[in-house]
Amino acid sequence: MKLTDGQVISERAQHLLKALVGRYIRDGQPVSSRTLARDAGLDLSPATVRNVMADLEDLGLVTSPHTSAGRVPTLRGYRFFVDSLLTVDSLDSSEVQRLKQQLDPDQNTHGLLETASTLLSEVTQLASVVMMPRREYVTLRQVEFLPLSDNRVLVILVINEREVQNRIIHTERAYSPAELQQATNYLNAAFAGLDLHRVRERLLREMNETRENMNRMMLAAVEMAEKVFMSAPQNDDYLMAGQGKLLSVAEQSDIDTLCQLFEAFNHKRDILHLLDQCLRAQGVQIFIGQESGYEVLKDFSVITSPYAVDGRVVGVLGVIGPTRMLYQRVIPIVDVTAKLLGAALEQRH
Amino acid sequence: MKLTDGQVISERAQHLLKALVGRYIRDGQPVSSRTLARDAGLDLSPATVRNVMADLEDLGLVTSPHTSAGRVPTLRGYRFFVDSLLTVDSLDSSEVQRLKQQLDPDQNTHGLLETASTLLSEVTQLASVVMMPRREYVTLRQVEFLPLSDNRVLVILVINEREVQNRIIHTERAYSPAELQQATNYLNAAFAGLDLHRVRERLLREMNETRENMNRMMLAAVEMAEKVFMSAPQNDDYLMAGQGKLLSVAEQSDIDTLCQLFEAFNHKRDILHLLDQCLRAQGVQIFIGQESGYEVLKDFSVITSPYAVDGRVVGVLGVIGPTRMLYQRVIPIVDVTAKLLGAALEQRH
DNA sequence: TCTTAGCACTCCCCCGGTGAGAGCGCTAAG
DNA sequence: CTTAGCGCTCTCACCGGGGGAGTGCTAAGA
Repeated sequence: MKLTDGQVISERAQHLLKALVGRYIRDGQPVSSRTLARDAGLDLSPATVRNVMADLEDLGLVTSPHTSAGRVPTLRGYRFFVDSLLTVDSLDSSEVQRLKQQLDPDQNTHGLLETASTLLSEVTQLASVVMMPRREYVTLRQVEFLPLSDNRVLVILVINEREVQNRIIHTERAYSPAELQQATNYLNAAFAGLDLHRVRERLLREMNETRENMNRMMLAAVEMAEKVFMSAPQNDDYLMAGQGKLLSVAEQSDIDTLCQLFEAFNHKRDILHLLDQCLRAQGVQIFIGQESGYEVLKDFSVITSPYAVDGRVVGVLGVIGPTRMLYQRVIPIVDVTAKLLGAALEQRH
Repeated sequence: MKLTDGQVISERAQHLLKALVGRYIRDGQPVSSRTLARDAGLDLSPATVRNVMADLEDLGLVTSPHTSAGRVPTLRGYRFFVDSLLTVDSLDSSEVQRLKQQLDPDQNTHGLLETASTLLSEVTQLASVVMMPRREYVTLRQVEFLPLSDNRVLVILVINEREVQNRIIHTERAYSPAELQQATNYLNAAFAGLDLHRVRERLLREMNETRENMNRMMLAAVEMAEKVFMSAPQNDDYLMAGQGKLLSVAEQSDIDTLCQLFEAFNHKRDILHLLDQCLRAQGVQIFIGQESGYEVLKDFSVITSPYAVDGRVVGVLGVIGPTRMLYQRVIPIVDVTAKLLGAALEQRH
């Protein structure tokens, strides 16, 4: 077995490293050679273990906080652990069933994502994030206009077969219900089934030709639809759950670290950026400590997985927890949840 | 000036208590007689202040953590402070304007509540809660059915003039678009403008008479509408923002207290119960420490205000923060935000 | 009678020292 | 190559003392 830089690492050393990481994840304290010797089940003396540890330390896989303390995995140690040593427990099928059951596809998207998020944080006992799904191809299914007072119109759009969105637009003059009905009929007849881009194009063209007043409003409606679905706000958002879980594992000292992290959760920007990157990757991604590149996540690990509908990745979900988390358990949970969420979204086509 | 139990408290003692609470809120440390003498601007010697403090301690308004420490307000001290001593700064009108501007009434309810929540936590630098508004009188404005695959129908309801809700219902058999259109037309013609209860009654009656199959579905739709708007889920929920703010003020030791609080935020039950109580009260309510009756809120204060639409209270919002919060600032903010939120919701009639 | 200076007392907190214990590295023998 | 033994280092918990902040009390002054 080789490390990334070509260094070799013996079978036994790997076994010990695995035991060490496991143990450290369990109790969060430096692991002594004695406990490790007992733990590993290799029938070695502490002295031998110490020798191996010295080697691992040279390779940069473990360190000791001070001369007479046990060893602690380094970032690199964790990395090697998850890359080469980890044996992920595949999830109990009853557990999968339970998750699947909870992710009832017959609720609106927001609710579905919310349950996914709470489930994820409940099951992993970590903080969870679920990105809103992007909707790259938006086809209009139905439009509805409802007049309100003061030149305002409530626009209801049904898109992508079952997503409903509504917003209020201001118009230059008051439209009568009959006019609105006419616009509705026209739009539904002419454009249902088309994607929004095309709808817009055609509307613009027609407006230039006929200069019809009414079309202004329809255009406004379509523009609004575009704004809602295509541009920034679309997957510029995510849900979170179980932030409090991070508190319970936090050591005394790093409350200010945690405080910064919570701020980051509020501002959303950094977190979103990270999630965005994961959109491009496929399968579970693991960021350990500063690997994510964000200062606030220095002492945390992030495990993400994209979720897909009809084979197309539409979003990302994941968990955030301390570096010493139960990777072998969390990884399959994130993986399965992503798949189940994708499936639930898919079922609704 | 009398206390609740009839004890009198001199003008000077009040002034000193006010100064003490103010000072303690500022720096969170026991206030010594010397600093208080300087702070109060009464030109008294520390010794005199000490005498007064002894009296206040007898009255249970202050304590000292140990013999040679300064004084700290007790729960009762805080209570007296907010009841009788507090002079609330009325909010700067430009600040009010800024809040008003942010609470754009032309977004959906959820978005409006969300901005209210973030605003509240931003401005107060505390955690904020905003309860979902209850909708006691639900009038149907428009119904729309859209067929999906597998005997499922997407139901869109416009109620109360501008609230849009959608859900999927399962039907016993597949309905054709024409049938659904017919149902839509019928429902809209017959029931638009009626409240849901009446709609339901009439539908039931008709169904008994005609045994018409179609009505089954309509009834299901109305039932779903009732479920969405009338029963448990309706104001069984709230939004939060700025939980992280609580971290920054937390002293080292009480992270587990905070942890429990975060758990409570997740479970929602206790918090909701508290908010529910505030629905019945009118105007700003203040719970100091254990006054709220919830163990998890022992070390926190809660300031709430109901918000009303057309003179009818529909929800509650508020903030949660450390007992030593800037009451004179937070109280008017909560008050104004509640009024502005109510106004914003009102504008949309 | 109220205020205040003075004084003794209490308690916290910081500091340095100390001793026990954990755990390592090294060495030398098996 | 493994391991027992040994010395070494570092942490941590404990202890005792000194400084300091701030109080309560008392007695004198306004």
